[in-house]
Amino acid sequence: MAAAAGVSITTVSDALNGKGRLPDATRRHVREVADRLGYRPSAAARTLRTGKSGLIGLTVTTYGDEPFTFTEFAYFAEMARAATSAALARGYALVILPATSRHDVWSNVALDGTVVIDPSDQDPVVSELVRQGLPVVSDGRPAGSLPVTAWVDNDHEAAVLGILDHLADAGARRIGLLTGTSTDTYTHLSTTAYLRWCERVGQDPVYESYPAHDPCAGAVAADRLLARPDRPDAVYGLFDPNGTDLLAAARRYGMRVPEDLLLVCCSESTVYANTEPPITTLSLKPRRIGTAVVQLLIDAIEGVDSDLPVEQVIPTELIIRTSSQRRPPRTTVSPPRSPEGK
Amino acid sequence: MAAAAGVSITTVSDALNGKGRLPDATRRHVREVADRLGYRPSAAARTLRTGKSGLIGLTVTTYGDEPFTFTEFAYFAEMARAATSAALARGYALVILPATSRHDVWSNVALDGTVVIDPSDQDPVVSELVRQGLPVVSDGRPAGSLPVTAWVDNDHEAAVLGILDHLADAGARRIGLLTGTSTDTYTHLSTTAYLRWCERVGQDPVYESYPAHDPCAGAVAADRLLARPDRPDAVYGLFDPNGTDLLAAARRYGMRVPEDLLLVCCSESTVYANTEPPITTLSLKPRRIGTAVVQLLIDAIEGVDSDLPVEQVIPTELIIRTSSQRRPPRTTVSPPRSPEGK
DNA sequence: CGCGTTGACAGGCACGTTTCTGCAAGGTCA
DNA sequence: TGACCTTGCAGAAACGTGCCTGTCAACGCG
Repeated sequence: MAAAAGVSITTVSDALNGKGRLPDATRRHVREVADRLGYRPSAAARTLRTGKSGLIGLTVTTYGDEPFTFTEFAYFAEMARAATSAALARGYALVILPATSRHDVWSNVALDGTVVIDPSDQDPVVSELVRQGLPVVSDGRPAGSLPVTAWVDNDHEAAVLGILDHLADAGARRIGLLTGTSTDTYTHLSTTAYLRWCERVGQDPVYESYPAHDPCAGAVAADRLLARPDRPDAVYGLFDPNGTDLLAAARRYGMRVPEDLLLVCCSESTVYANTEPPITTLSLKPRRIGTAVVQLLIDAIEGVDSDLPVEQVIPTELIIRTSSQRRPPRTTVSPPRSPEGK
Repeated sequence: MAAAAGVSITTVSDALNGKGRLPDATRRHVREVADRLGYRPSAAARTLRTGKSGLIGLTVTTYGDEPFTFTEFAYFAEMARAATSAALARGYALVILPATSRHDVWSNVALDGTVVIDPSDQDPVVSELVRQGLPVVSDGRPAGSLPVTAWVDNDHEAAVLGILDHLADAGARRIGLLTGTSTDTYTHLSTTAYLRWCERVGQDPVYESYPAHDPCAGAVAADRLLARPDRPDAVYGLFDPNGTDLLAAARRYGMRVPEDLLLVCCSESTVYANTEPPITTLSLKPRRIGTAVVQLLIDAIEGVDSDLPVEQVIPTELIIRTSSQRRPPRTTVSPPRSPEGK
């Protein structure tokens, strides 16, 4: 390449990177020759020399040998989408790396930093990364004393309390919860918030748990919840498919929604705008989380003394639809789906 | 590191990579010291030396400035999940790279090969990659004469014809199509297959198109389709949300499903197992496609003279539910969701 | 005319591997 | 006892950048 342009390697490097003091004529000449030859500087060599690869790890939890769980599809897809976009805008690319990934793969890719989704307490991957001096930003408040560089999360407790109040306002007497058996922070915080709310208002807790990563178990758990002797007249489901699951269970027991059963579930899916009836959902705003996580990470990588807090709480959004309102605004003809959630 | 173990650089390399002729004692010693120091060989240096990075690009189309479109969520998520898993099993990691990505990002990451999803005709990114001598495997039959190394696709024509026959068998007299305005291969092949089928059986085509990347347009198009004077008595929707969209539209016009309207849509979502009524869906088997694409790509990277064909057609699966059967198997109490689609 | 200054490049080292070659010590065998 | 092979390792050359230093000519200036 240098030979083809009749200049030295230094001149090529300077010309392409806009450094050094070269006349514009030389710069143009070098770039022209580079274009003609289809020359691309070696990313590996650049990484070796500069110590920066422009790559960010996106660590997802695994269930079985597959990355990320089925129920988190929509959330993860949106979050990853926003994260990819945000990273790209700043010149970085994302590498998907499952948490239980083989050691050789992890050490075989040069990362500038990593985003971890819902790290478990004392996550060995995170400790290893931190020990290497890499910045780590987590989606979800890190459990225990995990030494992450920064984190972003929703205020899950406030969200659950808000939903329970909303349901109580709509006339619910006994609110049930469909929750998970796993010990991640989201499930844990949401469930304890529910239990505390029950204690405060003097209601006996009515809840069923199931392994959230099993796509079939949700329907069974929804059925169990409505089959109980102390059947609730309102239910909040923590996971994405709970809406359709609970709706189907309600139909099986002849319960009308929202007349006999008020329904809310946590979901990023737009299908709930068009179900019969439309279901009120809680959005965790994965787009904002994905963007925020990446911004914090890149700031840390580039040593920007960001004036943003290293702990960011993203507000949730309750999208109120017919299923949680005792007097639905329109019962006859509803207009085509309104443009919500972008 | 070499100094710490009291041996030469060569010995360290050989010991860690299992090469050279070293006694087991030396190997163990070197590995022990490496563990103690937390030493990790530099991925950048290895890549520079060997020319292999262990990274595979996953190119997704973009709409606006966000990677992959909303309607393809479930398909993409499943496909990416399987691809990630398959790549990892062979020691590779995936890098998400949107097609319209900035040039500097593309050239800044050392890829061993790339998976492209639905490349457009004369895709500049693909041409560039092929020119660099990188293997490129596409998900979706490449349009035009795109010089990909291999490709994997469904037989979309056969799938559409199968669905139309299925609907006709169920008693449909006039089958409508909900399709897209974009020019990608999937939309194009499916639509022409529909038109050819109509011609063959002597039915006037009844279809509506909409920009599939717009999450709101689908509901409007579904409404348009059922508002036509030549209203169809069965509809196939090409995109994931069409099922709920069409169901909602049918309710607005007082049509019962499946009595007045038979419904099928192409989707990977399990929500259609629990809608009222459950909707027949066509699965494109993204898991199998994602796995196949990665296997073919890694075979090409590693120079394996694979005896697999470089063109693979993955069969689709029609999951028949109530919405496309004139006599639904059970109309009263249905059991909790059956475990389908894994 | 000598001297400092500036522009325009070339030389060369370092990044951390992998790998080829080299080389000494020790053993085998005629 | 030398020729020859095996074992166990060390030396050194790349890989392609980025960057620091060096060189040489031109130029302004007192």
